[in-house]
Amino acid sequence: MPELPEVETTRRGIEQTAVGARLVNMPVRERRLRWPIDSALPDCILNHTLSACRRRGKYLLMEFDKVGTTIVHLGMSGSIRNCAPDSLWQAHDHLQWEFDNGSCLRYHDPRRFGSVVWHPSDAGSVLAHPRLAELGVEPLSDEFTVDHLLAGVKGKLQSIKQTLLAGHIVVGVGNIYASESLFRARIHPEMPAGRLTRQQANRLVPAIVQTLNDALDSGGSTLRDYVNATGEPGAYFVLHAAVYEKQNQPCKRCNTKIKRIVQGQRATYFCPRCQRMPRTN
DNA sequence: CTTTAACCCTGGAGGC
DNA sequence: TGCCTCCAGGGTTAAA
Repeated sequence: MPELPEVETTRRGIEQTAVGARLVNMPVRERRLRWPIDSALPDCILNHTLSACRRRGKYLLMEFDKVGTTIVHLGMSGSIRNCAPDSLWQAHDHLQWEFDNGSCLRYHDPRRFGSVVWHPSDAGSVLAHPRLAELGVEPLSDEFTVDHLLAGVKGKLQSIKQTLLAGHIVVGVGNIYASESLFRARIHPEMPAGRLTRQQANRLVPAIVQTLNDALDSGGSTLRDYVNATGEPGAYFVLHAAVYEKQNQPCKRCNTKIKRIVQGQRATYFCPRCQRMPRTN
């Protein structure tokens, strides 16, 4: 569910509702996430002000004045919603942050692949944290250029799809976006990344940027209040998907049947006619 | 160094 | 109805 646009929408929601407010309570009902939540975390940040909520890739960085940053990941099934502090706890609601302005953020994650990790400011820059240090550039920043992409894929034998997914060159290209972006750029997902031509890179960079921006825009219109949402989020992008989960359906460009393959235990969707394999000369 | 695959966990869908 | 298998948008880790 949470890909970069959902994470960014969540970040904006937190920014609007809780940044500038002081944390007054932080009940944790389930510590067993991807990594166990530090039982000392609430005491570290209680009575401190949430000074900023930033995003790095799919990580949310909640900065508490002076003391440090909680690094939050939503995993595969996580979400953060605004709710009344005393509202009924549903199954898989694991913790909440309660602020002195009355806002309350509740973390919900059925699969518990997400994480809430504490990084005290005396441990140095949060960007040097092992989880963040190896991440590629932000796709919606001016660091994401054709030259950066070409330098990153140089010599790589791994497929372009798995290379994008790995996040070491550019972050935020999840499994859906990888298929959608490669379709837009008309690049075969199994093509070795190192064989990407400049012409293909010239198509791929804007394809990724546009795919993410489209999702963010539709998220902005239908999920403007993602953090406040009571309904079911997450389906908005799939509605616009050209290839994702469209196997055996006609390609919208050429009517050829969309194919589903598996790469690195993840599904990939593509049009075998629009997205040709490179010549193997 | 690179790449692969097992694994963390729950829930929903579909077959029988 | 139940029971089984497979699948899921992410990321880490050990092993080859």
